[in-house]
Amino acid sequence: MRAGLEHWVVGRRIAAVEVFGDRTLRRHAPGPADFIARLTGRTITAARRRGKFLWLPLDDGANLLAHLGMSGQFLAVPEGGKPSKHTKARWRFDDGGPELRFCDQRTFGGLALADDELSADGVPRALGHVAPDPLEPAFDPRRFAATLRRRRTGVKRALLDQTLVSGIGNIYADEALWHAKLHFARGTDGLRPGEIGRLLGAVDDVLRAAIAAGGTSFDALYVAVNGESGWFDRSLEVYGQAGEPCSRCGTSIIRMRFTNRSSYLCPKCQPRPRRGRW
DNA sequence: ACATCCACCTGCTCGC
DNA sequence: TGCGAGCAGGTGGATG
Repeated sequence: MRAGLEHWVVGRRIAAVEVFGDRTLRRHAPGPADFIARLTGRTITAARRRGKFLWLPLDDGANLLAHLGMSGQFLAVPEGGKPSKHTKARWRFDDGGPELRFCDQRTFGGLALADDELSADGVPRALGHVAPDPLEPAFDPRRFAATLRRRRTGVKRALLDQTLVSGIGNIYADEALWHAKLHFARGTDGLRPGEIGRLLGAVDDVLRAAIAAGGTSFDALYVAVNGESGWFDRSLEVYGQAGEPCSRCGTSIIRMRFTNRSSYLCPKCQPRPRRGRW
């Protein structure tokens, strides 16, 4: 999504902004009128992200922050069409080219405008609580390993905790744990250095492969800025694969309940710990 | 400070 | 066909 935004909107000057509904800007305290006024006339200078948060730096130093939540998407479409039911915001540009839309069915996504200075590692201060993701230079594997072993929780919870490491959600956590042959309930404090190394290697591989594939598109909600699907779903080893044979050992993949959601794993490759932490 | 739970939403699919 | 239950790729504020 970040790469798509870079391609479609960087370098363009915003001519008009519209906001639909009142949930999308719930994190923008000054409200929609302020949001619109401060974006109009600005040029987008870059497209950045940390984990699952995106931001578009503007030519006046402010940053348009975005999170897609569960069902948010940015789409570039020919200018002037009627916004669809779930369109929450739209930006038109003074070059008359494609407009940008933010669409969001479940409304867990959101937009905000931050005009304060970036923190030392180049991230808007509003995202200060979000840890570096494994693909950025600021990510420190040794520091992550040390923090992990100080925690008293299960390894999957830790992977999903964006204050520990960002960018990993339910799918990529399950995929990385399968690649590293770890059960999700393994306690973080009992992980051996080699296992943490394996896990980090797996996380890195999974994230890079998923990005290279354009993401994981189960349906039309999960598409790139140009509307195209990613194809990482064809590389999924466990997520959504209950009943399918494990590609390593042939054992049937199972689905388990895990904190009101699902975890998929191979019961043989990822043996349950004697004293697990969920 | 840390760990965990739950609310926040819409829409689709499934079983009865 | 209707209806309720369950489920969906996340986050952050409240509560232990």
